[in-house]
Amino acid sequence: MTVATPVRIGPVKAACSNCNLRELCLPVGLSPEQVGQLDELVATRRTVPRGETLFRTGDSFQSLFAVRTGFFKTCVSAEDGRDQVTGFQMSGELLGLDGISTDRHACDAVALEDSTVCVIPFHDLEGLSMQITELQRVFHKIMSREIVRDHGVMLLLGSMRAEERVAAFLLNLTQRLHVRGFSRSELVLRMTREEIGSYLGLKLETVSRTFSRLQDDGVLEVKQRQIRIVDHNALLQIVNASTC
Amino acid sequence: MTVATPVRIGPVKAACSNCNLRELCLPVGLSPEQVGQLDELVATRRTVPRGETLFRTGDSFQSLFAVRTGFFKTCVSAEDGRDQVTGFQMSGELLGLDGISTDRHACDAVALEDSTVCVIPFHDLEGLSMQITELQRVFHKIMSREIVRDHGVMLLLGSMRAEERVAAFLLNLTQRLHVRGFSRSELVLRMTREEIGSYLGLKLETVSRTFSRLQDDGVLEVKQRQIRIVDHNALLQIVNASTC
DNA sequence: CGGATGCTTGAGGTCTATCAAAGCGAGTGG
DNA sequence: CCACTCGCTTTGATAGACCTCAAGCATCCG
Repeated sequence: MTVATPVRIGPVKAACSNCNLRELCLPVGLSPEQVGQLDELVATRRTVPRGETLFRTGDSFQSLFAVRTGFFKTCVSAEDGRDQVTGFQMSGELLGLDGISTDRHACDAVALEDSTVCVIPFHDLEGLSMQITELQRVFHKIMSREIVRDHGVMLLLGSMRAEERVAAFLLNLTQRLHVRGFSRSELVLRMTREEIGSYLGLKLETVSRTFSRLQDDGVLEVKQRQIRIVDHNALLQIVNASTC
Repeated sequence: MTVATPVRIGPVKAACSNCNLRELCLPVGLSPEQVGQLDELVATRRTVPRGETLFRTGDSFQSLFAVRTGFFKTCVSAEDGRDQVTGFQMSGELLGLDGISTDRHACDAVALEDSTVCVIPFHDLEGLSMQITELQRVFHKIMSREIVRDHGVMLLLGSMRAEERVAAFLLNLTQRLHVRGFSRSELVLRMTREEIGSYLGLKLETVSRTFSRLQDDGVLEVKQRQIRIVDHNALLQIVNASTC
C-alpha cells in the first residue's frame, strides 16, 4: 500500500544473534560464535508489502530468504494458467530453496500480509557452510525437511477426502503457530478460501462448505477468517480416520 | 528371488570413475580427480531383490543410495494404513534424502525389480563436500531438484484430471528413460496399475480405464505393461490443455 | 496346468466441481 | 456519517468425474 514494489532496506544489520527466531530458523543449534559469523552473511532485510512478490518463476536465483515477520504463499503455475499453492510460510521459515536447482526460481513467492525477510546470499551461505560443519548440517536438514513436508502434502492430495484435508491443514497451521507462541485453538487465516483450496486441491466452495460443516458439528467456530478450534480431538480423529 | 533379504556386497569398489551413470548421478560436473575422491567414499554396493525394501520408515538414516541398476518406488504411509507412492526412481537417481531431516527415514523404498544401489555414507559425503565446492554445489542442486519435482507432483495432484495426470506421468517417464538411452516412444512399466494410481492420486481402475481410452483414441498402444506412444503430440496437448 | 496376481470392463453411487445468487465486511467517497 | 463498491464468503441446485463393487480375463510362474 505504501510502496508499489519491494524495496531493500539499506545496510541494516540483520543480526541473527539478537533474533528471537533463531531457534526456528537457520541458526538453530549453532553456537553463539557461529551465529555471529552468520550475522555477517545475512546483512540485509527486505520488506514485501501485502500482495507483492518476493520472487517470481524464472527470476535469477541469488539468495534464500528467511521470513522474519509476515506470511507468504508459494505457488507454481502450469502453462495453461492453472496454478497450485505449494506452501504457506511463516516466520523463521526459508523461501527460495527451489531456485538452487537451476539458478532460477521455480515458483512465485507472494506476501499475504506486509512482511519482512532476511536476505541470505546463497553463494555466501555455501561458502560459510564449508567452514562450519554445523551450519552445513542444519541447512541439509532444512532442505530434507522440506522434502518430507512435500511428501506429506502428496499423501494429503492423493488420498484424503475434503474434510480430512481441511482438518490436516488446520492442525498443521496451529501446530506451527503454537511453536511461535500463538494459541493452539485460535487462529486468523491469512489466506483466502481460494488459496486454501488451491493448496488442498479443492475448490473454494468446497473449502467453505467444509468449514461450515465442521462448525455445525461443533468442531470449529468460523467467523470469516477467524477460526476457533472447539474440539481438537475431533480434528485429530478426522485426519486419522480409517476409511470410514 | 535369489536371497530373502538385501545383502551387502563385500568391499566391492563402486568406482564412480568408471560408471556410465556419472553424468546423471552425484558426480555430474566434477573433475576426474574429484570423482576419484568420490570413489573412496562410495565404496560399497548393495543388491535389492524385487519386492524387497532398501529402507523403511523409521529406519536409522546412515547413507544415501544411488540407483545403479533397477527401479524403485518410495512411499509414505498414514497411520490408518493408506499409503501414497511419492516417486519412482531409476538409474542415477538418489534415494534417502528424506532421512537427513530427522536421522530416520521418512518413507519406504521398495525395489520394483532386482536392483543394485551404490551406498553413499552421508556423514562422509558431508565431509567431502566441505572440501570440494563443486560436490557441495551438485548435492544442493540435487536436493533442490527433488523439491521442484515434488511441487510439480503437487500441481498434478491438486489440479489435473485423470487423463492429464496419466499423460504427464508417461511423458515424465519416457523423458527420463530417453536420457538413459531408451526409446522415446516405447516403454515397459515396472509398476502395477495400483502403484501408478497411488502416485497419481487415482484408483487402479481409473488408471486402467484411462489407458484404454487413450488407446481407443489412437494415442497409445497398451499391452499390459508394454506401452507404445503412438501420438506424442497428443499427449503433450492433453497435459497443456487449458480447462477444456 | 492351475493358482495367484494383476488387468480390464461394467453398473451404480458418491464426492466434489460448477454455476448462480445472495450476504457480509472493509474501505471509499460523497 | 452513510451509501456504495468491491472482494471475499456462504449457500443452493445441478452436473460430472472418479470411486466402489463385482465379475471375467490375461499373464506369469511354480
